[in-house]
Amino acid sequence: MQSGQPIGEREREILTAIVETFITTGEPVGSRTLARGNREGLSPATIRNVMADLADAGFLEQPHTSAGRVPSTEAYRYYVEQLTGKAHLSQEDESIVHESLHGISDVQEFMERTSHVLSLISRNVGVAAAIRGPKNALEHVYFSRLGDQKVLAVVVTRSGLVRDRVLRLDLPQSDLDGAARFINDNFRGWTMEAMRSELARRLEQERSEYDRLMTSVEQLYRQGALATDDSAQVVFVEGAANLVAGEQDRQRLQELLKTLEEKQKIVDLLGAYLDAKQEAVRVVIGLDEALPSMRNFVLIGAPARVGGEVMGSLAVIGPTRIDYQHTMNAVSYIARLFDKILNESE
Amino acid sequence: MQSGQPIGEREREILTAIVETFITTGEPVGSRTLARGNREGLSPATIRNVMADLADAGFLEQPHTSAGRVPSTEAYRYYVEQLTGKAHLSQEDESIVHESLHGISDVQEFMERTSHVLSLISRNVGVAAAIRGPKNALEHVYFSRLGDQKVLAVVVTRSGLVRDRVLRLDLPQSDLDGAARFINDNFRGWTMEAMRSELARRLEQERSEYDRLMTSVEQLYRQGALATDDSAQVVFVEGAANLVAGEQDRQRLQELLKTLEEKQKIVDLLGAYLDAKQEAVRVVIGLDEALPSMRNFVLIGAPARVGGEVMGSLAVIGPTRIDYQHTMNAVSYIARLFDKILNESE
DNA sequence: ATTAGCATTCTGGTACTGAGAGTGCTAATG
DNA sequence: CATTAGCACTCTCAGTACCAGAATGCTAAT
Repeated sequence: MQSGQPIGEREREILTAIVETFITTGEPVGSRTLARGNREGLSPATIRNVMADLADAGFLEQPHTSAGRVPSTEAYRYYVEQLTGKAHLSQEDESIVHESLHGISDVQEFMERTSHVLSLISRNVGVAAAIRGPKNALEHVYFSRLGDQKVLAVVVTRSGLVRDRVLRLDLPQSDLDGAARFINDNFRGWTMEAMRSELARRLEQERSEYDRLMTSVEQLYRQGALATDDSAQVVFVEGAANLVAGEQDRQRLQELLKTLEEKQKIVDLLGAYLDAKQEAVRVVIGLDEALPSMRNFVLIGAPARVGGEVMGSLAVIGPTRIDYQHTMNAVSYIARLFDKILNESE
Repeated sequence: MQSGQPIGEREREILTAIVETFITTGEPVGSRTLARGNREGLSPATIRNVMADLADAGFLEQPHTSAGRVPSTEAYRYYVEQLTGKAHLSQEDESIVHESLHGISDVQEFMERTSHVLSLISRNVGVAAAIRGPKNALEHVYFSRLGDQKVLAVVVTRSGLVRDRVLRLDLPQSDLDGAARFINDNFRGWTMEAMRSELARRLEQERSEYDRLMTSVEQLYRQGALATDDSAQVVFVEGAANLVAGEQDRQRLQELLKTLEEKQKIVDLLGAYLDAKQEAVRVVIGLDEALPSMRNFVLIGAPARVGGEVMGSLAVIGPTRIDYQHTMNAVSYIARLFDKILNESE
């Protein structure tokens, strides 16, 4: 169970070989097949011995006595760790990416296409989310009377994300304009969070005085015109259909798809595992801690930055039996591209 | 193959019974099972005769010689036609609906939740789309300078739908304000279509004269600030996971899911089969004409109106083996609710 | 016009078998 | 002493055979 001493060179090589052939074939791998593909002619018997050791160390599992071995979660972790960060994206993949993403300057649009591109080139589930949380800086707000009792509130953040809502509220346009001007003048550049709390403070303070302006502002505030809830998070999940081929158990497949439809859970997942500080691609093996239905699934993701500031996250979700190097390359490539494309126009 | 004379009472009853038991059991239905559930004690033999006739008329199919009969596409059409429009939604379903939709005044939000609710109570795929086409009336536009070379364009239509894009454009805010004022003053209330063509005409006409205002407008127009393409249609598709249980063939399941991910196809589907004129719920049986992957699937949908004006469409997509009455009730109920909820606040 | 009876057809599940692949252990080997 | 050959044993998987069960279609009886 415990890994004990750091495994030696021979073990390392064999473990890697096992993981790789299992990833490509999907079948439990036996000593004979392994011996065949092995450059230094080790006999099956030797390999068997090594495999037994690896099994003891908790890196391999056996579906049943006379089957080959299957890599454990630990094995994948180890495998990924010793992966050289080499290799670029294939020419073909690169052109797919560029074709899809070229000339975009809209974060949201970028995310939408990215999720699609990621699902395409990884043949798994592509995920892309833009942060629209309380940390965003306010650019400005618009309010507009729509009908008799409806007001459209549009909040634009500095990063170019737009959040619009229709509120049930009856205020004349002039009041709305006043309120918008007040907020824009006072709070442009503030984080949504800071803006909200400062606003709340002021409203509290001046609540006794009658003031037409502040009353309008208060009503808008109350109705959630400035809400920063992530209920409407911008998250795109694509390629769920790709899981059909990989998952045998229908019950599990259904749960999986259901989970992917719950956008909030995906947002949480990204939030839990991808932190702003990390530089490069992160591989999380074993998502079942966060999402029970995602046993045997991994997340390969990276933060999406523009000039140092985190704007969201990109990721691929797939079974443990995924092409790690390729997927990592893809994610990292697109993450860099994100910075480049959205930066050049600032 | 051809239906010939309108089938008689006895045939009708038996056909209905076959369709209903097949819908609930999913197994080909045989004469014996049918005879058992039959109130007027008809013997299996008699039923067999009738079934043979129905098969000749093209209403029934036989998977193989010694299996029961399965309803054909024609049979479902006939079945749905003779369905009495009776029956309300169950108490339980009604409360699910109300819980989810109460107090919403935002069309987009309504559509999002509706697709979810429909998928929940139909246990199939729920679809809801808001029209954002060229027919929409313009409410107003905003332009806002974001960075050095970026402009945020927000177009609001009368129905409260918002379309925002970030453009790569370098204009000072004052020019943007001028352009916005120009468009709002001249085109408020026009359809997007009319506005675009009139604008194009004017730009053409005045192209020779140097005019700072019109130059800004032209640039914005060129960059697609006022685009009405339906590439960014607002369509929500939920409950795809529900199909896993129903579809045995994995190959087909995968195609199905893939199709549902292509939102454009879904928009087209709704456009092709749900027209603005129809009053109530429409049931389309056999979607394979439009979408080959949707063989054996049906669409149960209705237009979503507010005070007579069509704002979008609601639908459920599911296998032919679906609970028609129940689903029709649900769709129709929510369509009416849509009108009621969004109307009351106008 | 119905229905009972019956030979016939087809599926689906169970049981059995043998080939194939893999393991673990022991003894031989360089 | 590390490696390997040999071997007995285990387990899966594909193929086959077989039988029960369900339906059918037809003919003859009611």
